[in-house]
Amino acid sequence: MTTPIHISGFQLWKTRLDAAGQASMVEALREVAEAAPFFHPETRWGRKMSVRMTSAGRVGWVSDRRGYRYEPRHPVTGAPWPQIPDCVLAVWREVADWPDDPDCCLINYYSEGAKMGMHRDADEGAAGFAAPVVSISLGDPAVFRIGGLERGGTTQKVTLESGDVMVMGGPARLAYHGVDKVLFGGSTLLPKGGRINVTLRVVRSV
DNA sequence: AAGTCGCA
DNA sequence: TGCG
Repeated sequence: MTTPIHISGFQLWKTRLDAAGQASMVEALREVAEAAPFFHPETRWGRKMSVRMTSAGRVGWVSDRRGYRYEPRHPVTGAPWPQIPDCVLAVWREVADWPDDPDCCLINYYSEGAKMGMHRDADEGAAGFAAPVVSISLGDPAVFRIGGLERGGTTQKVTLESGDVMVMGGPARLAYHGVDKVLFGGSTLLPKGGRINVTLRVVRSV
C-alpha cells in the first residue's frame, strides 16, 4: 500500500511490510536482543513497566528512578547498543522524509497483558522534535490510542497489526499516544506470541 | 506518571 | 470505556 491513512496527524500504512519482510525483521531484531537483552524498565517512581525494552543505534531509551533519558550504553550489560538493522533503516528511509538516519531504534516487547499508558515522546531534544517518529508493528495486533498535544484531551483508537508502519510527524510529533491492550494470540509471527513495536527517532539531547 | 485505580 |  503506497497511500497512508491519516488519523489525527499520524500517517498509517497498513501492512507496509509483507510476511517475508516481517519475518526477516523479527530475525534481525532477535539478533539485536542477543547482544542487548530485553530489560524491564522502572518508572521514576520505582514501578515496573509491563513492556520489556531494548534498543539499537547510537543511543537507547532508558527509564529508572532518575527519570527518562537516552543513554549510549545498555543499562544492564554496560555495552554499547548494537547497530540498527539495515531492514529497519530501509523502512525509515522510505517513509520518514528526513535527511538523517535515526539515532535510536527502541524495541518494545508486549507479552500478554502488557500495555502502555498515554505519553509523549519528548526526550529527544528540540532538534529531535523536528524529525518524525517512525513506528513498526510486528506480531499480535494492539489497540493503539491517539490523543492530542495535551494530556486529557479527546482520543481515538486504531488497531495496529503486524507489518503496519506509522509516522508521527509535523504537528502530531508531540501528540499523546499509548497502547490499551494487545490482542494476544492474534498472530503467529512471534514464536511466543505477543507484540513487538519498533520506534525510530532522531535524538539530539545526548 | 512510558502506572494504577476509581469513578461516571 | 474515557477520563481525572
